[in-house]
Amino acid sequence: VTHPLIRKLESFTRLREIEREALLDAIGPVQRFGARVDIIPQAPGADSISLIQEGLVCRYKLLPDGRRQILAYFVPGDMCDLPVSILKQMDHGIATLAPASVAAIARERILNLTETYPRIMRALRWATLIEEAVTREWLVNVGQRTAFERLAHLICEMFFRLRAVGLTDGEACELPLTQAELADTLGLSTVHVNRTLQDLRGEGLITLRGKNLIIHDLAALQRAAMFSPNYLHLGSDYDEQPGEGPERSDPLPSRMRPSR
Amino acid sequence: VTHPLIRKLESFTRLREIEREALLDAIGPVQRFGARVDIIPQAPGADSISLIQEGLVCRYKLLPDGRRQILAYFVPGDMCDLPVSILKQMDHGIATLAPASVAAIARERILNLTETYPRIMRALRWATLIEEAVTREWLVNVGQRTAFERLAHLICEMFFRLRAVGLTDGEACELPLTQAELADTLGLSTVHVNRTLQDLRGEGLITLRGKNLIIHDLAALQRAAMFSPNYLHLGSDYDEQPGEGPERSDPLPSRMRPSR
DNA sequence: CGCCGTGTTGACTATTCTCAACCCAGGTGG
DNA sequence: CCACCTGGGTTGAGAATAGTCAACACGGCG
Repeated sequence: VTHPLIRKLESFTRLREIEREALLDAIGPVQRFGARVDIIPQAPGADSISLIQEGLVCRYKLLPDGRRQILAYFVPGDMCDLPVSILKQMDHGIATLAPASVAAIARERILNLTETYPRIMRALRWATLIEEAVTREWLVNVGQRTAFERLAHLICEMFFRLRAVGLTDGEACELPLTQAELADTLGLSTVHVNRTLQDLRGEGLITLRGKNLIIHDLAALQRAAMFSPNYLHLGSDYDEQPGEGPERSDPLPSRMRPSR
Repeated sequence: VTHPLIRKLESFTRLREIEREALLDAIGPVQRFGARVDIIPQAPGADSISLIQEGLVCRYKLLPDGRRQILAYFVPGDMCDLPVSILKQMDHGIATLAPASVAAIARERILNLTETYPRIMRALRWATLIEEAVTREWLVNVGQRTAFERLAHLICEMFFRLRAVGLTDGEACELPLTQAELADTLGLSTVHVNRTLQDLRGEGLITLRGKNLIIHDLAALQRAAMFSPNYLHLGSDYDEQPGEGPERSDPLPSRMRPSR
Protein backbone atom coordinates (compact mmCIF):
# COMPACT_ATOMS: atom_id res chain seq x y z
CA VAL A 1 0.00 0.00 0.00
CA THR A 2 1.91 3.00 -1.23
CA HIS A 3 1.08 6.47 -0.09
CA PRO A 4 -1.60 8.12 -2.22
CA LEU A 5 0.68 11.04 -2.96
CA ILE A 6 3.28 8.76 -4.45
CA ARG A 7 0.67 6.87 -6.36
CA LYS A 8 -0.71 10.00 -7.80
CA LEU A 9 2.60 11.47 -8.82
CA GLU A 10 3.66 8.18 -10.31
CA SER A 11 0.63 8.15 -12.49
CA PHE A 12 2.41 10.67 -14.65
CA THR A 13 6.10 10.51 -13.83
CA ARG A 14 7.95 7.49 -12.69
CA LEU A 15 9.96 8.25 -9.57
CA ARG A 16 13.14 6.74 -8.29
CA GLU A 17 13.27 5.08 -4.93
CA ILE A 18 15.27 7.95 -3.41
CA GLU A 19 12.73 10.41 -4.64
CA ARG A 20 9.88 8.47 -3.12
CA GLU A 21 11.70 8.29 0.15
CA ALA A 22 12.52 11.96 0.10
CA LEU A 23 8.89 12.78 -0.51
CA LEU A 24 7.60 10.59 2.27
CA ASP A 25 10.24 11.97 4.52
CA ALA A 26 9.00 15.50 3.98
CA ILE A 27 5.55 14.70 5.24
CA GLY A 28 5.00 16.37 8.57
CA PRO A 29 2.58 16.00 11.45
CA VAL A 30 -0.91 14.74 10.76
CA GLN A 31 -4.14 16.26 11.95
CA ARG A 32 -7.53 14.58 11.98
CA PHE A 33 -10.82 16.31 11.36
CA GLY A 34 -14.40 15.22 11.64
CA ALA A 35 -16.88 15.55 8.83
CA ARG A 36 -18.04 18.99 7.82
CA VAL A 37 -15.64 21.23 9.61
CA ASP A 38 -13.70 24.16 8.33
CA ILE A 39 -10.01 23.49 8.38
CA ILE A 40 -8.83 26.95 7.60
CA PRO A 41 -8.28 28.34 11.04
CA GLN A 42 -6.63 25.23 12.27
CA ALA A 43 -4.64 24.54 9.17
CA PRO A 44 -0.93 24.99 9.34
CA GLY A 45 0.03 28.52 8.53
CA ALA A 46 1.76 30.19 5.69
CA ASP A 47 4.83 28.10 6.01
CA SER A 48 3.34 24.79 5.06
CA ILE A 49 0.80 23.23 2.81
CA SER A 50 -1.73 20.51 3.49
CA LEU A 51 -1.61 17.04 2.07
CA ILE A 52 -4.82 15.09 2.24
CA GLN A 53 -4.10 11.58 3.39
CA GLU A 54 -7.55 10.27 3.93
CA GLY A 55 -11.13 11.43 3.70
CA LEU A 56 -12.61 14.11 1.53
CA VAL A 57 -12.04 17.84 1.65
CA CYS A 58 -13.41 20.66 -0.44
CA ARG A 59 -12.85 24.24 -1.35
CA TYR A 60 -15.99 26.33 -1.35
CA LYS A 61 -17.24 29.82 -1.59
CA LEU A 62 -20.24 31.37 0.09
CA LEU A 63 -22.42 34.17 -1.22
CA PRO A 64 -23.59 36.75 1.27
CA ASP A 65 -27.11 35.38 1.06
CA GLY A 66 -26.07 31.86 1.92
CA ARG A 67 -25.78 30.16 -1.41
CA ARG A 68 -22.72 27.96 -1.54
CA GLN A 69 -20.62 26.78 -4.44
CA ILE A 70 -18.18 23.96 -3.95
CA LEU A 71 -15.18 24.71 -6.09
CA ALA A 72 -13.06 21.61 -5.79
CA TYR A 73 -12.76 18.29 -4.06
CA PHE A 74 -9.50 17.13 -2.58
CA VAL A 75 -9.00 13.42 -2.34
CA PRO A 76 -6.11 11.57 -0.71
CA GLY A 77 -2.90 12.45 -2.47
CA ASP A 78 -4.08 15.96 -3.31
CA MET A 79 -2.39 18.91 -1.76
CA CYS A 80 -4.22 22.04 -0.97
CA ASP A 81 -2.10 25.01 -0.93
CA LEU A 82 -3.53 28.03 0.75
CA PRO A 83 -1.29 30.66 -0.69
CA VAL A 84 -3.98 33.25 -1.09
CA SER A 85 -4.95 33.03 2.50
CA ILE A 86 -1.67 34.44 3.58
CA LEU A 87 -1.51 37.35 1.27
CA LYS A 88 -4.76 38.63 2.54
CA GLN A 89 -8.16 37.60 3.62
CA MET A 90 -9.10 34.32 2.11
CA ASP A 91 -11.65 34.58 -0.58
CA HIS A 92 -12.93 31.08 0.01
CA GLY A 93 -13.03 28.34 2.59
CA ILE A 94 -11.65 24.85 2.91
CA ALA A 95 -13.70 22.27 4.75
CA THR A 96 -13.94 18.57 5.21
CA LEU A 97 -16.84 16.67 3.76
CA ALA A 98 -15.96 13.30 5.20
CA PRO A 99 -13.70 12.84 8.21
CA ALA A 100 -10.19 13.46 7.01
CA SER A 101 -6.64 13.30 8.07
CA VAL A 102 -4.32 15.86 6.61
CA ALA A 103 -0.60 16.20 6.93
CA ALA A 104 1.41 19.37 6.85
CA ILE A 105 4.40 19.68 4.62
CA ALA A 106 6.72 22.56 5.27
CA ARG A 107 7.05 24.83 2.31
CA GLU A 108 10.75 24.82 2.85
CA ARG A 109 10.93 21.07 2.52
CA ILE A 110 9.14 21.28 -0.76
CA LEU A 111 11.56 23.86 -2.02
CA ASN A 112 14.46 21.65 -1.12
CA LEU A 113 12.87 18.66 -2.73
CA THR A 114 12.13 20.41 -5.98
CA GLU A 115 15.60 21.82 -6.10
CA THR A 116 17.37 18.57 -5.59
CA TYR A 117 15.01 16.36 -7.54
CA PRO A 118 13.86 18.01 -10.74
CA ARG A 119 11.61 15.07 -11.39
CA ILE A 120 9.68 15.84 -8.26
CA MET A 121 9.41 19.41 -9.37
CA ARG A 122 7.93 18.34 -12.64
CA ALA A 123 5.54 15.98 -10.98
CA LEU A 124 4.30 18.64 -8.61
CA ARG A 125 3.93 21.14 -11.40
CA TRP A 126 1.85 18.60 -13.25
CA ALA A 127 -0.31 18.07 -10.24
CA THR A 128 -1.16 21.73 -10.06
CA LEU A 129 -1.81 21.92 -13.78
CA ILE A 130 -4.23 19.10 -13.42
CA GLU A 131 -5.94 20.77 -10.53
CA GLU A 132 -6.52 23.77 -12.73
CA ALA A 133 -7.73 21.60 -15.57
CA VAL A 134 -10.24 20.05 -13.22
CA THR A 135 -11.57 23.44 -12.22
CA ARG A 136 -11.98 24.35 -15.87
CA GLU A 137 -13.80 21.13 -16.51
CA TRP A 138 -16.16 21.92 -13.66
CA LEU A 139 -16.87 25.24 -15.26
CA VAL A 140 -17.76 23.47 -18.47
CA ASN A 141 -19.88 21.11 -16.43
CA VAL A 142 -22.08 23.67 -14.76
CA GLY A 143 -22.03 25.99 -17.73
CA GLN A 144 -22.94 23.61 -20.50
CA ARG A 145 -24.19 20.29 -19.35
CA THR A 146 -27.63 19.16 -18.31
CA ALA A 147 -28.25 17.95 -14.79
CA PHE A 148 -28.00 14.38 -15.94
CA GLU A 149 -24.72 14.91 -17.71
CA ARG A 150 -23.30 16.91 -14.86
CA LEU A 151 -23.89 14.24 -12.33
CA ALA A 152 -22.62 11.54 -14.63
CA HIS A 153 -19.54 13.58 -15.37
CA LEU A 154 -18.75 14.31 -11.77
CA ILE A 155 -19.14 10.68 -10.89
CA CYS A 156 -16.80 9.67 -13.67
CA GLU A 157 -14.24 12.19 -12.57
CA MET A 158 -14.31 11.11 -8.96
CA PHE A 159 -14.09 7.50 -9.92
CA PHE A 160 -11.04 8.07 -12.07
CA ARG A 161 -9.36 10.23 -9.50
CA LEU A 162 -9.98 7.76 -6.74
CA ARG A 163 -8.83 4.91 -8.87
CA ALA A 164 -5.61 6.77 -9.59
CA VAL A 165 -4.79 6.66 -5.91
CA GLY A 166 -5.96 3.15 -5.37
CA LEU A 167 -9.17 3.92 -3.57
CA THR A 168 -11.48 1.94 -5.79
CA ASP A 169 -12.53 -1.63 -5.63
CA GLY A 170 -13.38 -2.83 -9.08
CA GLU A 171 -16.04 -0.50 -10.36
CA ALA A 172 -16.97 0.63 -6.89
CA CYS A 173 -15.71 3.28 -4.55
CA GLU A 174 -16.73 5.42 -1.64
CA LEU A 175 -18.23 8.78 -2.33
CA PRO A 176 -19.13 10.26 1.01
CA LEU A 177 -21.29 13.11 -0.24
CA THR A 178 -24.80 14.09 0.66
CA GLN A 179 -27.17 15.08 -2.08
CA ALA A 180 -27.07 18.62 -0.76
CA GLU A 181 -23.34 18.67 -1.26
CA LEU A 182 -23.66 17.31 -4.75
CA ALA A 183 -26.21 20.03 -5.40
CA ASP A 184 -23.81 22.73 -4.26
CA THR A 185 -21.07 21.43 -6.45
CA LEU A 186 -23.21 21.06 -9.54
CA GLY A 187 -25.27 24.20 -9.20
CA LEU A 188 -28.53 22.30 -8.79
CA SER A 189 -31.13 22.01 -6.09
CA THR A 190 -31.06 19.00 -3.82
CA VAL A 191 -34.44 17.89 -5.03
CA HIS A 192 -33.25 17.91 -8.58
CA VAL A 193 -30.10 16.03 -7.67
CA ASN A 194 -32.24 13.44 -6.01
CA ARG A 195 -34.39 12.97 -9.08
CA THR A 196 -31.47 12.98 -11.45
CA LEU A 197 -29.77 10.37 -9.33
CA GLN A 198 -32.85 8.26 -9.70
CA ASP A 199 -32.59 8.66 -13.46
CA LEU A 200 -28.99 7.51 -13.35
CA ARG A 201 -30.06 4.51 -11.37
CA GLY A 202 -33.01 4.00 -13.67
CA GLU A 203 -30.69 3.79 -16.66
CA GLY A 204 -28.82 1.09 -14.81
CA LEU A 205 -25.67 3.16 -14.84
CA ILE A 206 -24.89 3.38 -11.16
CA THR A 207 -25.96 2.50 -7.67
CA LEU A 208 -25.38 5.09 -5.02
CA ARG A 209 -26.56 4.21 -1.56
CA GLY A 210 -25.18 6.24 1.26
CA LYS A 211 -21.49 6.60 0.67
CA ASN A 212 -21.20 3.62 -1.60
CA LEU A 213 -20.96 4.10 -5.30
CA ILE A 214 -21.10 1.25 -7.75
CA ILE A 215 -20.73 1.90 -11.43
CA HIS A 216 -22.49 -0.75 -13.45
CA ASP A 217 -21.47 0.35 -16.90
CA LEU A 218 -18.54 2.69 -16.91
CA ALA A 219 -18.39 3.01 -20.67
CA ALA A 220 -22.04 3.98 -20.88
CA LEU A 221 -21.65 6.40 -18.03
CA GLN A 222 -18.75 8.06 -19.77
CA ARG A 223 -20.72 8.32 -22.95
CA ALA A 224 -23.68 9.80 -21.16
CA ALA A 225 -21.43 12.39 -19.58
CA MET A 226 -19.27 12.91 -22.64
CA PHE A 227 -16.49 12.22 -20.21
CA SER A 228 -13.00 11.84 -21.48
CA PRO A 229 -10.41 11.33 -18.75
CA ASN A 230 -8.01 13.25 -20.89
CA TYR A 231 -7.90 16.31 -18.75
CA LEU A 232 -6.88 14.30 -15.72
CA HIS A 233 -3.73 13.25 -17.51
CA LEU A 234 -3.60 10.02 -15.65
CA GLY A 235 -2.25 6.75 -16.90
CA SER A 236 1.31 7.05 -18.18
CA ASP A 237 0.19 9.31 -20.95
CA TYR A 238 3.53 10.70 -21.74
CA ASP A 239 3.28 10.38 -25.45
CA GLU A 240 -0.32 9.75 -26.02
CA GLN A 241 -1.82 10.12 -29.44
CA PRO A 242 -4.38 12.74 -30.37
CA GLY A 243 -7.11 10.26 -29.42
CA GLU A 244 -10.77 11.11 -29.70
CA GLY A 245 -13.02 11.87 -26.84
CA PRO A 246 -15.90 9.44 -26.70
CA GLU A 247 -18.26 9.95 -29.59
CA ARG A 248 -21.79 10.65 -28.68
CA SER A 249 -23.50 8.01 -30.70
CA ASP A 250 -26.85 8.48 -29.11
CA PRO A 251 -27.15 5.90 -26.45
CA LEU A 252 -29.65 7.66 -24.25
CA PRO A 253 -33.32 8.48 -24.03
CA SER A 254 -34.03 11.83 -25.53
CA ARG A 255 -34.98 13.52 -22.32
CA MET A 256 -31.38 13.31 -21.16
CA ARG A 257 -29.90 14.82 -24.26
CA PRO A 258 -28.10 18.13 -24.51
CA SER A 259 -30.01 21.26 -25.10
CA ARG A 260 -28.62 24.61 -26.07
CA VAL B 1 0.69 55.78 -21.20
CA THR B 2 2.39 52.95 -19.40
CA HIS B 3 2.24 49.44 -20.69
CA PRO B 4 -0.79 47.50 -19.44
CA LEU B 5 1.43 44.80 -18.02
CA ILE B 6 3.25 47.29 -15.85
CA ARG B 7 0.01 48.92 -14.82
CA LYS B 8 -1.45 45.63 -13.84
CA LEU B 9 1.54 44.47 -11.85
CA GLU B 10 1.80 47.81 -10.16
CA SER B 11 -1.73 47.55 -9.00
CA PHE B 12 -0.47 45.19 -6.36
CA THR B 13 3.27 45.69 -6.05
CA ARG B 14 5.10 48.88 -6.61
CA LEU B 15 8.01 48.33 -8.97
CA ARG B 16 11.28 50.14 -9.28
CA GLU B 17 12.27 51.86 -12.45
CA ILE B 18 14.87 49.20 -13.25
CA GLU B 19 12.31 46.50 -12.82
CA ARG B 20 9.89 48.19 -15.14
CA GLU B 21 12.57 48.57 -17.73
CA ALA B 22 13.66 45.00 -17.39
CA LEU B 23 10.12 43.84 -17.88
CA LEU B 24 9.51 45.93 -20.95
CA ASP B 25 12.82 44.84 -22.27
CA ALA B 26 11.80 41.20 -22.07
CA ILE B 27 8.84 41.69 -24.33
CA GLY B 28 9.48 40.04 -27.64
CA PRO B 29 7.99 40.21 -31.12
CA VAL B 30 4.36 41.13 -31.54
CA GLN B 31 1.78 39.35 -33.60
CA ARG B 32 -1.58 40.73 -34.68
CA PHE B 33 -4.73 38.69 -35.05
CA GLY B 34 -8.13 39.45 -36.42
CA ALA B 35 -11.29 38.87 -34.46
CA ARG B 36 -12.40 35.33 -33.82
CA VAL B 37 -9.39 33.33 -34.77
CA ASP B 38 -7.66 30.57 -32.91
CA ILE B 39 -4.21 31.57 -31.86
CA ILE B 40 -2.99 28.22 -30.71
CA PRO B 41 -1.35 26.94 -33.83
CA GLN B 42 0.32 30.23 -34.53
CA ALA B 43 1.19 31.02 -30.99
CA PRO B 44 4.82 30.90 -30.02
CA GLY B 45 5.82 27.46 -28.91
CA ALA B 46 6.79 25.93 -25.64
CA ASP B 47 9.59 28.30 -25.05
CA SER B 48 7.59 31.45 -24.67
CA ILE B 49 4.37 32.75 -23.31
CA SER B 50 1.92 35.23 -24.74
CA LEU B 51 1.29 38.67 -23.41
CA ILE B 52 -1.87 40.34 -24.58
CA GLN B 53 -1.17 43.92 -25.50
CA GLU B 54 -4.41 44.91 -27.08
CA GLY B 55 -7.74 43.42 -27.92
CA LEU B 56 -9.56 40.58 -26.24
CA VAL B 57 -8.64 36.93 -26.12
CA CYS B 58 -10.33 33.97 -24.51
CA ARG B 59 -9.73 30.44 -23.40
CA TYR B 60 -12.53 28.08 -24.33
CA LYS B 61 -13.47 24.47 -24.41
CA LEU B 62 -15.68 22.68 -26.90
CA LEU B 63 -17.88 19.68 -26.26
CA PRO B 64 -18.01 17.02 -28.93
CA ASP B 65 -21.53 18.07 -29.82
CA GLY B 66 -20.59 21.68 -30.38
CA ARG B 67 -21.48 23.34 -27.13
CA ARG B 68 -18.82 25.82 -26.11
CA GLN B 69 -17.81 27.15 -22.76
CA ILE B 70 -15.61 30.19 -22.53
CA LEU B 71 -13.32 29.70 -19.57
CA ALA B 72 -11.50 32.98 -19.27
CA TYR B 73 -11.00 36.34 -20.86
CA PHE B 74 -7.57 37.81 -21.34
CA VAL B 75 -7.35 41.56 -21.48
CA PRO B 76 -4.30 43.68 -22.19
CA GLY B 77 -1.68 43.06 -19.54
CA ASP B 78 -2.75 39.46 -19.04
CA MET B 79 -0.42 36.70 -19.97
CA CYS B 80 -1.66 33.44 -21.21
CA ASP B 81 0.65 30.66 -20.58
CA LEU B 82 0.04 27.55 -22.59
CA PRO B 83 1.96 25.13 -20.50
CA VAL B 84 -0.45 22.31 -20.90
CA SER B 85 -0.33 22.47 -24.63
CA ILE B 86 3.23 21.40 -24.66
CA LEU B 87 2.95 18.51 -22.33
CA LYS B 88 0.36 16.93 -24.53
CA GLN B 89 -2.60 17.67 -26.60
CA MET B 90 -4.25 20.81 -25.46
CA ASP B 91 -7.45 20.27 -23.65
CA HIS B 92 -8.79 23.65 -24.64
CA GLY B 93 -8.36 26.40 -27.16
CA ILE B 94 -7.27 30.01 -27.11
CA ALA B 95 -8.90 32.41 -29.51
CA THR B 96 -9.32 36.08 -30.08
CA LEU B 97 -12.68 37.68 -29.59
CA ALA B 98 -11.73 41.13 -30.75
CA PRO B 99 -8.73 41.84 -32.95
CA ALA B 100 -5.71 41.52 -30.75
CA SER B 101 -2.01 42.01 -30.70
CA VAL B 102 -0.03 39.67 -28.58
CA ALA B 103 3.64 39.66 -27.76
CA ALA B 104 5.80 36.69 -27.03
CA ILE B 105 8.00 36.61 -24.00
CA ALA B 106 10.66 33.98 -23.89
CA ARG B 107 10.29 31.70 -20.93
CA GLU B 108 13.96 32.07 -20.33
CA ARG B 109 13.71 35.81 -20.02
CA ILE B 110 11.04 35.38 -17.42
CA LEU B 111 13.20 33.02 -15.46
CA ASN B 112 16.02 35.50 -15.49
CA LEU B 113 13.76 38.31 -14.45
CA THR B 114 12.25 36.47 -11.59
CA GLU B 115 15.64 35.38 -10.39
CA THR B 116 17.18 38.78 -10.38
CA TYR B 117 14.14 40.74 -9.27
CA PRO B 118 12.26 38.96 -6.54
CA ARG B 119 9.66 41.67 -6.63
CA ILE B 120 8.83 40.76 -10.19
CA MET B 121 8.57 37.17 -9.17
CA ARG B 122 6.07 38.06 -6.50
CA ALA B 123 4.09 40.22 -8.84
CA LEU B 124 3.86 37.47 -11.42
CA ARG B 125 2.89 34.93 -8.84
CA TRP B 126 0.13 37.24 -7.72
CA ALA B 127 -1.06 37.60 -11.26
CA THR B 128 -1.50 33.88 -11.63
CA LEU B 129 -3.19 33.58 -8.26
CA ILE B 130 -5.64 36.18 -9.38
CA GLU B 131 -6.25 34.40 -12.63
CA GLU B 132 -7.20 31.33 -10.66
CA ALA B 133 -9.39 33.35 -8.34
CA VAL B 134 -11.21 34.69 -11.36
CA THR B 135 -11.86 31.20 -12.64
CA ARG B 136 -13.27 30.23 -9.28
CA GLU B 137 -15.48 33.25 -9.26
CA TRP B 138 -16.80 32.29 -12.67
CA LEU B 139 -17.64 28.89 -11.32
CA VAL B 140 -19.63 30.52 -8.55
CA ASN B 141 -21.22 32.71 -11.16
CA VAL B 142 -22.57 29.98 -13.39
CA GLY B 143 -23.23 27.63 -10.51
CA GLN B 144 -25.13 29.88 -8.16
CA ARG B 145 -26.27 33.09 -9.68
CA THR B 146 -29.34 33.90 -11.72
CA ALA B 147 -28.96 35.11 -15.27
CA PHE B 148 -29.41 38.67 -14.17
CA GLU B 149 -26.78 38.43 -11.49
CA ARG B 150 -24.38 36.59 -13.75
CA LEU B 151 -24.43 39.23 -16.39
CA ALA B 152 -24.15 42.01 -13.86
CA HIS B 153 -21.28 40.25 -12.18
CA LEU B 154 -19.37 39.64 -15.37
CA ILE B 155 -19.80 43.24 -16.39
CA CYS B 156 -18.50 44.42 -13.05
CA GLU B 157 -15.52 42.17 -13.30
CA MET B 158 -14.60 43.26 -16.77
CA PHE B 159 -15.01 46.88 -15.84
CA PHE B 160 -12.71 46.57 -12.87
CA ARG B 161 -10.14 44.61 -14.80
CA LEU B 162 -10.13 47.04 -17.65
CA ARG B 163 -9.93 49.95 -15.30
CA ALA B 164 -6.92 48.39 -13.65
CA VAL B 165 -5.05 48.64 -16.93
CA GLY B 166 -6.32 52.05 -17.84
CA LEU B 167 -8.77 51.01 -20.49
CA THR B 168 -11.81 52.72 -19.10
CA ASP B 169 -13.08 56.20 -19.61
CA GLY B 170 -15.04 57.25 -16.58
CA GLU B 171 -17.73 54.66 -16.13
CA ALA B 172 -17.47 53.50 -19.71
CA CYS B 173 -15.33 51.01 -21.53
CA GLU B 174 -15.22 48.83 -24.57
CA LEU B 175 -16.54 45.33 -24.30
CA PRO B 176 -16.27 43.81 -27.74
CA LEU B 177 -18.43 40.76 -27.15
CA THR B 178 -21.41 39.47 -29.03
CA GLN B 179 -24.40 38.22 -27.11
CA ALA B 180 -23.57 34.73 -28.29
CA GLU B 181 -20.16 35.02 -26.71
CA LEU B 182 -21.65 36.30 -23.49
CA ALA B 183 -24.01 33.34 -23.60
CA ASP B 184 -21.15 30.89 -23.93
CA THR B 185 -19.32 32.41 -21.02
CA LEU B 186 -22.32 32.54 -18.73
CA GLY B 187 -23.89 29.22 -19.62
CA LEU B 188 -27.03 30.82 -21.00
CA SER B 189 -28.69 30.92 -24.39
CA THR B 190 -28.24 33.95 -26.57
CA VAL B 191 -31.91 34.70 -26.43
CA HIS B 192 -31.84 34.77 -22.70
CA VAL B 193 -28.75 36.93 -22.65
CA ASN B 194 -30.54 39.34 -24.90
CA ARG B 195 -33.53 39.54 -22.64
CA THR B 196 -31.47 39.79 -19.50
CA LEU B 197 -29.47 42.59 -21.06
CA GLN B 198 -32.71 44.39 -21.65
CA ASP B 199 -33.55 43.96 -18.00
CA LEU B 200 -30.21 45.45 -17.03
CA ARG B 201 -30.92 48.37 -19.29
CA GLY B 202 -34.44 48.56 -17.99
CA GLU B 203 -33.14 48.93 -14.47
CA GLY B 204 -31.07 51.82 -15.69
CA LEU B 205 -27.89 50.07 -14.69
CA ILE B 206 -26.03 49.99 -17.96
CA THR B 207 -26.07 50.80 -21.63
CA LEU B 208 -24.48 48.31 -23.95
CA ARG B 209 -24.67 49.12 -27.61
CA GLY B 210 -22.30 47.27 -29.84
CA LYS B 211 -18.94 47.24 -28.17
CA ASN B 212 -19.61 50.22 -25.96
CA LEU B 213 -20.46 49.69 -22.37
CA ILE B 214 -21.59 52.49 -20.11
CA ILE B 215 -22.28 51.83 -16.48
CA HIS B 216 -24.80 54.27 -15.13
CA ASP B 217 -24.76 53.22 -11.53
CA LEU B 218 -21.77 51.17 -10.59
CA ALA B 219 -22.73 50.82 -6.95
CA ALA B 220 -26.16 49.53 -7.81
CA LEU B 221 -24.73 47.18 -10.39
CA GLN B 222 -22.33 45.76 -7.84
CA ARG B 223 -25.14 45.30 -5.39
CA ALA B 224 -27.27 43.57 -7.97
CA ALA B 225 -24.43 41.21 -8.75
CA MET B 226 -23.25 40.83 -5.20
CA PHE B 227 -19.95 41.81 -6.68
CA SER B 228 -17.05 42.49 -4.44
CA PRO B 229 -13.80 43.27 -6.25
CA ASN B 230 -12.00 41.56 -3.48
CA TYR B 231 -10.98 38.55 -5.45
CA LEU B 232 -9.28 40.69 -8.06
CA HIS B 233 -6.91 41.99 -5.41
CA LEU B 234 -6.54 45.26 -7.21
CA GLY B 235 -5.93 48.60 -5.62
CA SER B 236 -2.86 48.63 -3.39
CA ASP B 237 -4.50 46.25 -1.02
CA TYR B 238 -1.43 45.15 0.74
CA ASP B 239 -2.79 45.34 4.20
CA GLU B 240 -6.44 45.64 3.70
CA GLN B 241 -8.84 45.03 6.51
CA PRO B 242 -11.31 42.15 6.71
CA GLY B 243 -13.91 44.33 4.95
CA GLU B 244 -17.37 43.08 4.15
CA GLY B 245 -18.64 42.16 0.77
CA PRO B 246 -21.58 44.32 -0.21
CA GLU B 247 -24.65 43.56 1.81
CA ARG B 248 -27.67 42.60 -0.17
CA SER B 249 -30.11 45.11 1.18
CA ASP B 250 -32.79 44.38 -1.34
CA PRO B 251 -32.51 46.97 -3.99
CA LEU B 252 -34.08 45.02 -6.82
CA PRO B 253 -37.43 43.87 -8.12
CA SER B 254 -38.27 40.45 -6.88
CA ARG B 255 -38.00 38.74 -10.21
CA MET B 256 -34.25 39.28 -10.20
CA ARG B 257 -33.68 37.86 -6.79
CA PRO B 258 -31.77 34.71 -5.93
CA SER B 259 -33.43 31.43 -5.95
CA ARG B 260 -32.09 28.20 -4.54
C1' DC C 1 -38.19 6.48 22.48
C1' DG C 2 -37.90 10.44 20.05
C1' DC C 3 -35.08 13.43 17.28
C1' DC C 4 -32.50 14.85 13.50
C1' DG C 5 -30.19 14.56 9.25
C1' DT C 6 -30.93 12.63 4.71
C1' DG C 7 -33.38 10.95 1.20
C1' DT C 8 -37.87 10.84 -1.37
C1' DT C 9 -42.23 12.38 -3.23
C1' DG C 10 -46.00 15.36 -5.09
C1' DA C 11 -47.85 19.51 -6.79
C1' DC C 12 -46.95 23.75 -8.45
C1' DT C 13 -44.04 27.57 -10.20
C1' DA C 14 -40.38 29.88 -12.54
C1' DT C 15 -36.49 30.28 -15.12
C1' DT C 16 -34.50 29.34 -19.07
C1' DC C 17 -34.42 27.14 -23.66
C1' DT C 18 -35.96 26.30 -28.48
C1' DC C 19 -37.56 27.57 -32.71
C1' DA C 20 -38.63 30.53 -36.00
C1' DA C 21 -39.33 34.87 -37.69
C1' DC C 22 -38.00 39.51 -38.35
C1' DC C 23 -35.09 43.77 -38.21
C1' DC C 24 -31.22 46.46 -38.90
C1' DA C 25 -26.61 48.10 -40.19
C1' DG C 26 -22.50 47.40 -42.57
C1' DG C 27 -20.05 45.63 -46.35
C1' DT C 28 -19.86 43.57 -51.03
C1' DG C 29 -20.33 43.23 -55.64
C1' DG C 30 -22.81 44.40 -59.65
C1' DC D 1 -25.09 53.90 -56.15
C1' DC D 2 -27.96 50.49 -54.98
C1' DA D 3 -29.44 45.72 -54.28
C1' DC D 4 -28.17 42.05 -51.67
C1' DC D 5 -26.25 39.36 -48.18
C1' DT D 6 -24.76 38.40 -43.73
C1' DG D 7 -24.01 38.64 -38.94
C1' DG D 8 -25.79 40.39 -34.99
C1' DG D 9 -29.70 41.71 -32.27
C1' DT D 10 -34.87 41.33 -31.00
C1' DT D 11 -39.43 39.25 -30.53
C1' DG D 12 -43.17 35.95 -29.67
C1' DA D 13 -45.00 31.54 -28.42
C1' DG D 14 -44.62 27.30 -26.51
C1' DA D 15 -41.96 23.68 -24.09
C1' DA D 16 -38.67 21.82 -20.99
C1' DT D 17 -35.65 21.89 -17.42
C1' DA D 18 -34.96 22.99 -12.88
C1' DG D 19 -36.58 25.19 -8.50
C1' DT D 20 -39.78 25.73 -4.33
C1' DC D 21 -42.42 24.24 -0.67
C1' DA D 22 -44.13 21.07 2.16
C1' DA D 23 -44.83 16.57 3.66
C1' DC D 24 -43.26 12.09 4.75
C1' DA D 25 -40.05 7.98 5.31
C1' DC D 26 -36.21 5.96 7.26
C1' DG D 27 -32.22 4.94 10.07
C1' DG D 28 -28.98 5.99 13.49
C1' DC D 29 -28.00 7.93 17.79
C1' DG D 30 -28.44 10.06 22.22
